[in-house]
Amino acid sequence: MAKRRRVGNLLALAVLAALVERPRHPYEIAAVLRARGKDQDMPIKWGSLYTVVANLERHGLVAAVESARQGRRPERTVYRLTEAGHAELVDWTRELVAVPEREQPRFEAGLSVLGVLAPDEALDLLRQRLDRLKGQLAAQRAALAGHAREVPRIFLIEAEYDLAVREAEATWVRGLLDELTTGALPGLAEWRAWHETGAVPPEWAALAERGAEPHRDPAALAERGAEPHRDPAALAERGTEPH
Amino acid sequence: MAKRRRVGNLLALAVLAALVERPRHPYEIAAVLRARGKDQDMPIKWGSLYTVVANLERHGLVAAVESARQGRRPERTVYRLTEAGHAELVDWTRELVAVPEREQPRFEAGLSVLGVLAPDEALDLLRQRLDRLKGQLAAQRAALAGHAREVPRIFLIEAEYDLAVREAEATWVRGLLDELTTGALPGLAEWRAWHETGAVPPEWAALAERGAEPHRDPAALAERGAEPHRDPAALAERGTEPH
DNA sequence: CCCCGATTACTCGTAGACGAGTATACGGCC
DNA sequence: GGCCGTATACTCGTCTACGAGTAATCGGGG
Repeated sequence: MAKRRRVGNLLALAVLAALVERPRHPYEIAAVLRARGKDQDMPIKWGSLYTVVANLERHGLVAAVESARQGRRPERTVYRLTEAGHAELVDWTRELVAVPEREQPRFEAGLSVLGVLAPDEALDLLRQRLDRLKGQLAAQRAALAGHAREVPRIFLIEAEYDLAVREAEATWVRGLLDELTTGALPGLAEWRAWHETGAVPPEWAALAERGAEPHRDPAALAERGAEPHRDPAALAERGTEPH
Repeated sequence: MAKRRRVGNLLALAVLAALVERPRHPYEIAAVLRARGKDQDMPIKWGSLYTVVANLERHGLVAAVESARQGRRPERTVYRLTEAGHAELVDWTRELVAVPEREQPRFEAGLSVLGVLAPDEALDLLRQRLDRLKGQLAAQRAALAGHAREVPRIFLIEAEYDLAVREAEATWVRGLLDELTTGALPGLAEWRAWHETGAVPPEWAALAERGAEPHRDPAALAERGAEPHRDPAALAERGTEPH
């Protein structure tokens, strides 16, 4: 699922959406995007914008309407959405809405290498995250309430979604903090011992080598320990999916 | 905040983490990543891997240990983590954990252009999403339970996080579905009317033009309507942040 | 003992992302 | 009416991402 699009950039989606109402030239598209707050999530990258528009044109999803200069400004090319472009926009939207995609949030990447930090530091950093999260959530809630007075809720659903998800994150972090402070989390003792003594706990030694040395190579075995690693190994991560 | 890293790719983080335990050559790094299930989130891209390793070397974060050929395989270069590389790994992890970053989930992008679809279709697609989400969640829960029998929970936190967030998403989607089916969502009637008649509801006309035509250009005004847009305008989106 | 498919280990070329730079025009102020 | 700051509207070149290809080696079957 999720066939790759001729133009796969999400900026392209925004561009297509901006052209539904009427033809525009690239700079105006950027202006509209900015006015609609799109630039908050993805600050507008000029290079990308023009590349994306050019690619959309190459694939027949938009077409140049006119290339007029008024005053004696640099030439502006106005683009309109083609039939195919509209179809692509609709189809893409359908897919984005209907098919949940595994993504890789940056925080998740951070969690997966959390083991390189000492448990106490991890605790401290998670507290910081929670604090910042609270602040952001308050600001977002306020902004949302403000907008809700101006426009119908239907215009605000992505913001509401974002808020809901981030609230869940905050809740989860709070839970993890609890388990870390009370010491209830299984494996915590070993993690701490390991960072204090520098020795990999025997229970974990086997886990760390998973997938290494597919063709058991004597040279590699010999070379091991040549560089004395003064730091405990990263916590191993493993897949979430079966098979 | 979130200064850009010398090597900003998350794959680089995985590479650094894989080198903490001991030096490895790129292909072995890939093997370890695969064994740890990293390839589920981000299928391993060979080109990127070698580029990333080369960049890490260029910036002094990893260093070649030896470049031996055994048997007469193509030459393998073994890399180790440098002092600087370890520092970068730790610092980067700190940042990823402590600083919540605004991201742009693909679903959110989809929601922001949901208006291009008719409300009834949107409803149907959201139901599909919820179904798929339920299936994925069940599979993930099962996999997690399976793993929990083999390794301590501390190795599973990213998976638990992912699960929590996706559960929140499912809940939110369920809520939205409710509001759409009962018709409780403000703006729904206009949205429906607009897709049925093709006419932009008067309450929304002004909103759609936000940010357009900064220098009120007579040519642009004239050109409007030249292309009769047979499709209702996209729902406008606006920022989540104040200021 | 030789062949064949799988595995190992990369290389290279292209397409895309992006930032810094450029050049013009408008409007307000003295 | 001339000057300056800001907004307009891009262009260009570099750096990055990535997939398709390549080539060697290993192990097992006939």
